[in-house]
Amino acid sequence: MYLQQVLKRKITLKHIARELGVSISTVSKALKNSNEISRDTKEKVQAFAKLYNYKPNNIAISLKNKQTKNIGVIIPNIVHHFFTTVFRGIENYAGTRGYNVVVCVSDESFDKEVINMEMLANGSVDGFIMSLSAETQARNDFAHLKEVTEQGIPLVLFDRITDNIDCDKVIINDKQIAFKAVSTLIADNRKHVALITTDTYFNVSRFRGEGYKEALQVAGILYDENLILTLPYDEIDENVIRYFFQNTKIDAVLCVNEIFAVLAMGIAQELGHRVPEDIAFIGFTDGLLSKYVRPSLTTIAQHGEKMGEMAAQMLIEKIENEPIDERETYCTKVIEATIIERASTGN
Amino acid sequence: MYLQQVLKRKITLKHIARELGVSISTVSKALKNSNEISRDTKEKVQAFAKLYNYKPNNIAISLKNKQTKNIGVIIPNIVHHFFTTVFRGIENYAGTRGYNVVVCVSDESFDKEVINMEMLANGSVDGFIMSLSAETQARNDFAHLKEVTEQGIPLVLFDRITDNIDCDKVIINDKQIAFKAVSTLIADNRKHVALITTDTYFNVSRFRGEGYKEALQVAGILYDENLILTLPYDEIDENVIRYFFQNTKIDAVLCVNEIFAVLAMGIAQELGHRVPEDIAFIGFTDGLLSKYVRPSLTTIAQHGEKMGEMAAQMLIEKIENEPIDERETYCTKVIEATIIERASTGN
DNA sequence: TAATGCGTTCTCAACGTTTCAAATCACACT
DNA sequence: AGTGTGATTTGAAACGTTGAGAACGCATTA
Repeated sequence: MYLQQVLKRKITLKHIARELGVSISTVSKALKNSNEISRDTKEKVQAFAKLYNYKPNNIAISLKNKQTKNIGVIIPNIVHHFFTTVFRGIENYAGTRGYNVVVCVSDESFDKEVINMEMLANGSVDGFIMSLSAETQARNDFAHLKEVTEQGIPLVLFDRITDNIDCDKVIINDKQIAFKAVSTLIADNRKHVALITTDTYFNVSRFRGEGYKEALQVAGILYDENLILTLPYDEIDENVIRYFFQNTKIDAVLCVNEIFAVLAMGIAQELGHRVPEDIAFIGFTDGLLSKYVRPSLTTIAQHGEKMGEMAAQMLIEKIENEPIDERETYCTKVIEATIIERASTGN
Repeated sequence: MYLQQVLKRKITLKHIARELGVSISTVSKALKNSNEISRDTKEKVQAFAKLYNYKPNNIAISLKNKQTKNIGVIIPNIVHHFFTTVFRGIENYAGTRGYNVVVCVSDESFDKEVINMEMLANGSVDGFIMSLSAETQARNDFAHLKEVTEQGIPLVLFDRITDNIDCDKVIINDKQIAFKAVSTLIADNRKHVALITTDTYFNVSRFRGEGYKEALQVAGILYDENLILTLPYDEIDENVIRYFFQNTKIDAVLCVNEIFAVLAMGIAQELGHRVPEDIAFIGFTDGLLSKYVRPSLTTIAQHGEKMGEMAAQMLIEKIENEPIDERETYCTKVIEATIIERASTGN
């Protein structure tokens, strides 16, 4: 038998109204259970709507209400454990508040960030959550953010933030936790604590570096530039790391991310150092790597999911509680990072 | 000086029209450079629009055109390397075609999958790309997918697919590549190749298992149930793995994901086995783990990014080339997985 | 009888855009 | 002056929804 494929095209208020011989607004109100409408009519309309599986058109509602129930998220990279967990937090919280999440990836590029932002700023989303691309931070150009906030569109920055824009922010206590990590290493009787970091235009790297220095200072250990290794963000040359370990006396390392940590730990082991007996390692980001590498890596958990939730909550707050029109007030929330002790430290 | 914060509220065609004393449609046409409009007027309008940074309202355009330029992506989990790479492929390709991506995470839950889908199906997106949640696969209930396709909304399934729904699909050649991997192991003179897998309601696991079996068969090796270890998808008990290695003669292992592989490899090493001399390991998913673990893990790259691109391309194709109204035709694309040889195999 | 009130329904405008069809205008040609 | 032509501009409807206000029928009240 030849089965005609029936396309159940979306049904609208108008269809229902026509079919039932009532006006559109009657249908609209009946479906909202308005008590302007008689019981009879309501039942009739609701039954019909259910039968034909009526669902209101979100776009039309958005146009009418001037709000989309969409949140725009712009992050530098999605294939990255930290961002991914933050995203999960955002998506999760947003869902409970009835918001959808539109994600754009800037790919660490300034231009893409700007394009994505403009694309979404024209009515597609009610607000933004973002973390700055590397290039944006290097350039120090935030005109696109300024433009958005000036239009009254709420913005929440997280992790990679800037002081140049007035908006809500969520960060972790990078400096403090680095301080704590290094202090712990020193307390374990490590004398030569190295730092493996990235170029400092990431302000997070800078803060972590400050924590590192301060811990040395407090412990009365002289800061030694030779104990600092700065690596590019991508394209890492293992030989640089090898050279570093071969020519420097090191008994502990703090790394600003888990890749650096795992890589460095592997190389140190190859060179015959025992972990943690000879060298201890602490990384940032509690991802799969830290957990499954052998020995497992002591790491600083940034609680990305919590960060994402926090950011989403702050954003929705701003979206829904319209401008109290006085001078807008912004705040910066600090998520407390924690150290997860595993096998790469201790003594 | 007290600086009044000026909210540059979005400007519309109506504002421009009123300001310039022309009609709305004139403004609309002038901005589109229509040649119905005089050069004078066009210049005037365009200059004004530029000055006040006019940007058309996407929502209004969506309502008018009945298309949102949004793609809905529903995946089981975002904190997962494979899905993350697929997403990157989607986002990337979609961007080049002027589409935005709305992501929902089903969290392996059937209900969430349904809710997300319904939420987006009411006009928020022009089509869906999705990978089924574990629960959906276990239940074998696809009513929500059916409903969407019956409404004429294009759908592309990837990786975790089902035969019960007619739509475009993108998968990898799971069976073949597993066959190839195991054959390679056998060619390296491995006699006792184990398989570490998940419950088979993931059809991908099933296919991989079939490839495994077939390779044994072709090599004339008897299938031995004792060489199969089935682990739950989460909450893995390391002792189960330890027991497995202690009580079974094994000289090679194929794992259906990289976590299983890394975990198993670590435990095997602890038990005194050398990798790859005594036992070789091959995993699925070319993520950070495989790359950075020591010894680095030979793995099957699923080319998620390519898969995502493919899926996005197929979807946009369907979205833009309206129903040719004959019987709709669907296809299934197969992305070729490849084996990335690293240090955990060889002889 | 006329006024008031209530319950119910309808009309209309609005959100911001596009586009078809119609109107207006300037100008040239009979 | 009348007609035709082409260039330019405008009006109105439409997309699907909401909500304020008008209108209707009917019953109660003054």
